[in-house]
Amino acid sequence: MPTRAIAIEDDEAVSRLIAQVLTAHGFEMCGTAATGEDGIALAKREVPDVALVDLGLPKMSGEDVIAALRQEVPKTMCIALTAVDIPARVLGALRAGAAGYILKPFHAGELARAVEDVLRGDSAPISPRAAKVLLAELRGDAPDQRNHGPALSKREREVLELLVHGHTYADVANALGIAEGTVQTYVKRIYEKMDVSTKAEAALLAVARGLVKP
Amino acid sequence: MPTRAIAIEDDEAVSRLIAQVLTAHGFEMCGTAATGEDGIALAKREVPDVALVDLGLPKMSGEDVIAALRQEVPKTMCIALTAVDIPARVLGALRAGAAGYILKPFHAGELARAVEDVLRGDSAPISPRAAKVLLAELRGDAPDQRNHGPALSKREREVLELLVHGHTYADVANALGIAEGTVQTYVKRIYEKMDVSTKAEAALLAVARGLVKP
DNA sequence: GCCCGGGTCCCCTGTACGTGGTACGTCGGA
DNA sequence: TCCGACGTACCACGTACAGGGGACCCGGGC
Repeated sequence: MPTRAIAIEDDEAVSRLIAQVLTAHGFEMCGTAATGEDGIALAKREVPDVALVDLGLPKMSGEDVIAALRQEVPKTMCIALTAVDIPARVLGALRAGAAGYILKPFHAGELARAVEDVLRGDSAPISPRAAKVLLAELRGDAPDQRNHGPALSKREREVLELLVHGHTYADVANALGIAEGTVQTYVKRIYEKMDVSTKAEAALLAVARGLVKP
Repeated sequence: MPTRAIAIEDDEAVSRLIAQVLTAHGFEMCGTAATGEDGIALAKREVPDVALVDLGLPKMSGEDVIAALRQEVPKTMCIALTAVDIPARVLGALRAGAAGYILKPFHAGELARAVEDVLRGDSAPISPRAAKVLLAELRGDAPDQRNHGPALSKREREVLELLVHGHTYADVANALGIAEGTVQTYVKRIYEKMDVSTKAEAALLAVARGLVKP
């Protein structure tokens, strides 16, 4: 059985292009729709393997369409298509359940490759620009990591990591195989460098700067 | 001034390949290193625009190398290279500050494209398999942030807010117009509800749950 | 009415913590 | 070559903290 696909895209030219590319790559197009409502109805009727969803649809937003598809036909993998890479859009689509996110204009091979990727299931096609948004989100979109006082040494970071997770000086000393007095030395230096004076403050600053994972 | 790059990679064949590809694409290779320590030293000496870092280095882990590079030479963009796509590895590298993540084996064009992408700064090259991990993280971590144990009362949240910002019990008592002993009662209950036993742990959990802003 | 649970208040004790010192070997940069 | 930064190590003091009590008031349900 060939892989079955649908496209939900209001621009007929793009829609035809998608159909062309996919059929050329051995997929079976079992329909296209120009609106979200039609697309959802189409998907429920055909239950395709993959749905290409334009995010710039009239009326219903692409995110809502994807969310609906995930609910109604969970076996259908959704790939978001869009000409813009507004962060909120990207995140919204991915959170809604898109398995991939590709930006227009795309190469013919790129599209076919993306479909194959999501079907194989072990990879997610994400355009580099969308990936940047993802990364920013993952890191808590803190762009000002740099130039915050002197850098901590590797050893100091190790101590800090253990400290902020609630371990006592004795615990840290044990874990690192050093004396408790030595731990105190590190703590003093860490506090100086970070310009704090308690474990709680250090913990806050450490997560804010991404030095430790919460 | 041409774009300057270094490679930190223990496999000499791969290292040479990288150098070949990048020089062919007009980049200037200003050194390669086979170990993390050497790589960091090299980076501090040369301060390149981009560093290709293998995650499978002997001794020092690639994540640590990337983290060190981000700290020591923040202007150098790091791209992680790896043959495996273990989720923890991917996330670790990206959290450590990698601007891109590409899987070996890679096409020549892929590598050059990746370097250009990170330098342009508006996009992040992420291999499809790595992207899948990212997506899972984004969707998997989001749901279980809230509803952890009993909710804190308004008063308890006030105390917590002040506490995690490094204020002492006395400070909190003063700020809220209550006795220090009372503050201790709140702290005890907060610890019970949050299932922690130190200020540092409470601070971590509080930011993780969005109860306080770092 | 009664008690019960949540929020508020306070004290006490032992421990962990923050901070001030001092010291020595090593490694890399000036 | 020497100096500085780092990692290691120790002591001592005063205070903040963690965890154990006991107690009050209020609102709701048996």
